[in-house]
Amino acid sequence: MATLNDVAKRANVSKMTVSRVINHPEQVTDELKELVYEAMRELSYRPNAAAIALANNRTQIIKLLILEEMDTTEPYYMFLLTGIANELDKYAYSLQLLTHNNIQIGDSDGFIVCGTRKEDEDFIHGLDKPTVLFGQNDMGVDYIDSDNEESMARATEYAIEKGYETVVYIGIDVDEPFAHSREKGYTSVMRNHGKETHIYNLENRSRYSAAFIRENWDAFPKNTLFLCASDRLGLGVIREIKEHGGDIPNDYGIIGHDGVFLDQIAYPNLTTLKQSITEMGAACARMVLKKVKEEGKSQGNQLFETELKLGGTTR
Amino acid sequence: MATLNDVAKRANVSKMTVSRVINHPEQVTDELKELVYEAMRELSYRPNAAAIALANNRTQIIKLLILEEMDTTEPYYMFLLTGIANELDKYAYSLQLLTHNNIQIGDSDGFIVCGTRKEDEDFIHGLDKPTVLFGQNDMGVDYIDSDNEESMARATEYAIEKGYETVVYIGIDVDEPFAHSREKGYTSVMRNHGKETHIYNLENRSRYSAAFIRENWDAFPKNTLFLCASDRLGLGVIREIKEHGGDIPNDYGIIGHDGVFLDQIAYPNLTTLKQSITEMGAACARMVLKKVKEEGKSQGNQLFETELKLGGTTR
DNA sequence: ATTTCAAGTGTTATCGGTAACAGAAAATGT
DNA sequence: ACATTTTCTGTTACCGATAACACTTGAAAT
Repeated sequence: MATLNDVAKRANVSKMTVSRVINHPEQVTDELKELVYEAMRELSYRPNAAAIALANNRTQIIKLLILEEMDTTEPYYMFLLTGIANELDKYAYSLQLLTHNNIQIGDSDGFIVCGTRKEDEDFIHGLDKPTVLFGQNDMGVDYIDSDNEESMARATEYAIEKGYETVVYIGIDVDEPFAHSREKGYTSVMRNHGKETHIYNLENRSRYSAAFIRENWDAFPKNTLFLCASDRLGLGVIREIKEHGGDIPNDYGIIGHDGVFLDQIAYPNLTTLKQSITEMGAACARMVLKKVKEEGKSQGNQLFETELKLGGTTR
Repeated sequence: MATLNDVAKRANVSKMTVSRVINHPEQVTDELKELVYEAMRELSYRPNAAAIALANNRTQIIKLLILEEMDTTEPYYMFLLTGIANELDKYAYSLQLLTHNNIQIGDSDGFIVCGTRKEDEDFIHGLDKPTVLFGQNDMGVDYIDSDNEESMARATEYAIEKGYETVVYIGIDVDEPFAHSREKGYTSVMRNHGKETHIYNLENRSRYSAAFIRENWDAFPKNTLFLCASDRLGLGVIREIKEHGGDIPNDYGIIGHDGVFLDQIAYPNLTTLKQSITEMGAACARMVLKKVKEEGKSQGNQLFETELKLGGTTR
């Protein structure tokens, strides 16, 4: 591996000039910059993360904390991780993954945290390094998330547009901002159309949404669409409607949310609001690195649009 | 953060002695060792990974390469990752994640590779650092995997024991060692019992196994168990049997393989062979670190038992 | 023409460890 | 008792980068 020194010799300058080209290019004349860039290219120079870390009193490590129990979650973390990891790579940063049962936090330059619940607030505020949350929150911590409200609003509009007379919302029964936002997206569009809202909140497992449909089957007229706050809930709904011989998508429609994996497992494939998880991961990484560089300065929030991915569960 | 120097001063010895206590304790008298240990405890000393890396010409980074397309795979990578990450953490190592579309490999001390196929052989052998594969292979590279053959053998025994007259094997249609091992586990037990084998290999997607059941529905007598090489295939089988009004688990049984997530999504819950993914991840990490320390010395293979996790799809 | 200053580049010390060598003390041999 | 080894600990240089400071040089100011 070529070092700064190698590049410096090749370009006939000092190490310091090369370092400056990398970190403070405005302090170097264009002429030298060109020489240095060329030398770097020729030697395919890659900075040594350990040396950077040592010199800067940093670690070049970002920790990802996953506070949720993973076997109860959708598998989207993998995509998130990919997004984060690829982005960190570009800046010679690497990742450490911590799960709820392994939080003996060593050293790092910053944190990305996901799966937070209200009760984690103290813990989050106790973190002594720049922190970014993946997931909407009202603890005043910078975050990245899908635009939950807009997303559900769009889906509701779509359902109405497609002529479903009744739109039932099946939410996730947790007192968290993301859940409220999704519900709000549904409610406001229904209200705009002068339609009655039907809201039910369940634990996020397909067996509960299936049970819910079973127990209330008679209450649902034909031409109803079930707007579910997760694909997992959507899956249970599909299953139970099929059990009753209901016609999907003509008499009953289903729209899920997440679009990571389960929507493809469903049959018919679930119409869903697909989140750009990998891009959001990259955004988390960029934000936390920016925050590290700016010594913890708040970066605000960033919302990503979802994509309405059509499957066989809507007309 | 306390440094080696701080510890040294506190214990009234030189940095070098402290370093020796950590890396070559046999070279230091017990008396001094005690002093140093005490100082380390008092200052709650944690070594600086960057400094170690720099001094040893290492990176303290292990790269995880995922060669598979992730949106077509089971979500178990997350568990694997957790296992790897937690283990690496203990030795001040961190992880970098590379996916097929991001293989511009920077520097690292070793590799863990998963999702390899036969055609990746050259690529794997081109890796210039200690490498461990997650997944059985016959390229002569050290690996960790479930004991696929024993696993399927046990499931086959179980099916027969439970009185299913016919046991049909639905495998994954790829020419890879893991697939052959699973099939072999099935075949040998069937042969031992003097039973006829029924083997079909399909692409690993639920829609294909569903289609397969549909097209051959009349060929399957009651009292048949479908032994599937993945839960994903199992899911399709369940779906289609229900579509035909078949009685699960009395007339038809299904056993899947993996036990990560999809088995819980299925209804009824799929009986499956649950892999210890997280422990295997930790084993990968341990093996690659050992290999790094021993300068690439081969470490052999390590097979993990699966657990037969009973669900509602078998008697 | 001389001083003043800013811009651009180089030199030195440093981050926190480790290996190689050096030196002192204790153990062994004669 | 003295030379020789062995055992243990300390000193020095170095890993690859960066910040702080020092030094040129040419342009602007007087």
